[in-house]
Amino acid sequence: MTALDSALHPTGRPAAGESDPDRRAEIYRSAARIFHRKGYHATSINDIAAAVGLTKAGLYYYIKGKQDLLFAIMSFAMDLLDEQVIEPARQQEDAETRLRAIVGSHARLITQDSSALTILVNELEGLLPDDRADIIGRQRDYVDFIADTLAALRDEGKVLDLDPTVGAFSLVGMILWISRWYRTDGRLDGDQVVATVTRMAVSAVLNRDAEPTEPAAGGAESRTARP
Amino acid sequence: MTALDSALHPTGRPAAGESDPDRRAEIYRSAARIFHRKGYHATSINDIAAAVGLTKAGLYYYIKGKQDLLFAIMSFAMDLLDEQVIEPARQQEDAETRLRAIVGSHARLITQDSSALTILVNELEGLLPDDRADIIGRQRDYVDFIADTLAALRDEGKVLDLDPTVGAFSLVGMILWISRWYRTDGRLDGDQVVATVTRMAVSAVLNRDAEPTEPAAGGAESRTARP
DNA sequence: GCCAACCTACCGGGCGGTCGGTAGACTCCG
DNA sequence: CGGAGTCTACCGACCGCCCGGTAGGTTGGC
Repeated sequence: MTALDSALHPTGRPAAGESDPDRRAEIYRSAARIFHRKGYHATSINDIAAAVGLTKAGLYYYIKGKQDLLFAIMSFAMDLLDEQVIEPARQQEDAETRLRAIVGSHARLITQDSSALTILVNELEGLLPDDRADIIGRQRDYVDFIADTLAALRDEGKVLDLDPTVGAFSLVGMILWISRWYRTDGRLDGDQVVATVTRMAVSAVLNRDAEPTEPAAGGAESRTARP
Repeated sequence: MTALDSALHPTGRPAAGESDPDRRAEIYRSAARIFHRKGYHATSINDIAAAVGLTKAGLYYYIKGKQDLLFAIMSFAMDLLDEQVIEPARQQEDAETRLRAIVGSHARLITQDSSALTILVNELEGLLPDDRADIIGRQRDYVDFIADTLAALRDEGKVLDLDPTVGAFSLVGMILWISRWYRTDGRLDGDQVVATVTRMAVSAVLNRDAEPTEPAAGGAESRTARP
């Protein structure tokens, strides 16, 4: 249980005798934004303090240290991914629907606010070894979840014959990359981007002749470059 | 190698009686590897110096500064992309063949040695504004090149109706992400990964009823067998 | 009076970068 | 052939700066 949990989730307990949770939330949000823009190592504690109108010492009333701050942000992002992407998708029994749910909700999360989600993947090396192991483990679970979905699709004969792990990583790369080029104030609408990326992701793994029609006999055409 | 030479002399000055180019190349290669592993800001000049068996002062005989070193590495990576990916692909008149060439050669480059190519996209904020503008401009050209190829495919009716820019960025994301998960000593073979990613990329944008025909032993494709 | 919510002032340390050297190979001149 | 000069390739010591972090207050609302 991190401070960020209680700070950013108003459903949490009131934290008796603790510091103002609203102020904490503001600090974590600010820090996430600055880490996202400048990178963890290039951001100083002073930068964050100034951004929330405090001195460095004043900021330390709320945080334990720079690395704890980073870990809290990344844990929060991972929680967000769990509850907004993974859990809802788990409800879907049909593998293709599940895949669409994963890609769509993850992409939407990134177009809405990318800072925490992006830090999650870009600043791993800034963590202490134990914390890093924790985050990497959770990320690994996520990729496995996607890979399992692709494996299920393959068993249904709906997916091109590809390694599920490679497929999962590739889709994740496509999604995460959105935060690098998508601008809220740009030419493209967020929903439109989400829809396009989802369509590309699904199209990337689904077999061509697997649409509403019954899948024909296996890959007479699907070349497998097996050495 | 011409690209390496230009990387070694970023200022472009004649450099008549200059320092040993082999030693310089070794330093740049080492620096790229360390920047890749630890990140630019987390890497100290001392780290690099120690890695090549020099003191910090000794290292400064070869480099002008930390930021120049970064820019030199990124310029070299961009040159590599130009001559190994963009130029060969430009020779392909058929849009689909061109797309396959781009994705395949770029992915192959990353599986072979990802350090410089990865720094190119992850450490932009470490550059001076002018240098950053230079690199970003060249990257923008690359994305536009892919987007133009997708637009050409759409005009041929071979591509799903999607925004070429979104398509180009998504494909790039898929390719670049390889460097985050692919390990040379891992379970997967490099050529196999390249083939899978290429297939997914093409499948992501091509219309279902367009036949993917790849000549088995096509010499037109710039496929140089690596030992 | 007490405690949450800050502040000023400071610390040790590591950073990027510089300075003044110098060992050794090589060259030039007498 | 010798010694003086030159140049490459480095090193030890140092500089000023800013970093993350802390000690010890002060203030204002309850």
